[in-house]
Amino acid sequence: MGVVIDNDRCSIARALGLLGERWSLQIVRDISNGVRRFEELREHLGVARNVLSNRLSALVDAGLLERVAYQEFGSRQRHEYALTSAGRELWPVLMALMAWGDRHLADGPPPVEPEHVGCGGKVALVPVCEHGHVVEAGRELGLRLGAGGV
Amino acid sequence: MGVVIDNDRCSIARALGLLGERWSLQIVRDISNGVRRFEELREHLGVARNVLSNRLSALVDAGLLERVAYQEFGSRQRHEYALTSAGRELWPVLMALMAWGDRHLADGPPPVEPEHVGCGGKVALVPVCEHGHVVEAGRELGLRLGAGGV
DNA sequence: GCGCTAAGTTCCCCCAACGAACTCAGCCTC
DNA sequence: GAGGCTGAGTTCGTTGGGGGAACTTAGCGC
Repeated sequence: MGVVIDNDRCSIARALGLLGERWSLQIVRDISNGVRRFEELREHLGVARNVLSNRLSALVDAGLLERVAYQEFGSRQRHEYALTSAGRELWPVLMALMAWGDRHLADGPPPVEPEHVGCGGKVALVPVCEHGHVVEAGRELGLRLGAGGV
Repeated sequence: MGVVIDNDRCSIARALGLLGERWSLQIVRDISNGVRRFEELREHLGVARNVLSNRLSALVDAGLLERVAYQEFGSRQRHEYALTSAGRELWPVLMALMAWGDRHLADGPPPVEPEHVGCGGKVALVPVCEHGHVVEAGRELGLRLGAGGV
């Protein structure tokens, strides 16, 4: 069954090499929600300073975040963190995780929901093929070897 | 800006409490690709036995996997691992991670691609609202407090 | 110069991951 | 029915990363 490839060539494995621990994706989530500064992140996440410092550096090095200077009146110049386009493109991962957590780990109704700004409808991720067909996950979604296949 | 809630009520944080390390999602991926047995998983992932054992137990306890008995001819009865429906429903997370990794971490064309079985078209995740509108991620996708909001 | 603050860095402790070796259960052969 | 084989773990000692707390640094206002 299934299409099995070398693990170290798998994009999921690579992505998890960078994002596969407890904090990175939460940092990305917080930054995309406007929590941008070291102290805010530390407090909101409850993560140790040194760990946060390490994660932020790793994410900057990996090109997901960039340091941006800012200066509040009466304070020295500091910097906060902003998502790069690579970081912003993690939104489907966050959305999928949120939907799954809402469904399987929640102890009540979901605290936040993705919405279609303008029409206000709830948003879900739907698999659609390049010919515009909506793909049914259970039966119609498969894997094939791609151009970089074995 | 953004909608920020208590971190321990966030479904992303909860999901990462369970899945937020290097192996869990790779195990789910492998099992959904037909790599179901302890020794196969260990070899394909290159993970230490005790760690794999811990992960598998945690995932079984969390209801993502179940142990299924099997017996090969001439061998004693053993068991392998199968996804429960909760485990199967992680496919959007895996798909999103794979797409992101293909785009941002790959050193060549993607080794495997999701396809629409039958029509053969490449499949992508598209955010769609409950009224059927395709939502543009950059501008039209927002968050609102849900029923379980603060 | 002094104190304040955000953003780190350093220190030490501890747990979780790691590889290697060992165990265990049932089947087969001899 | 003893001994070997195999898959699926468990145990053990070591190492690396996460955790908290204390310290450092740079610039601002006083």
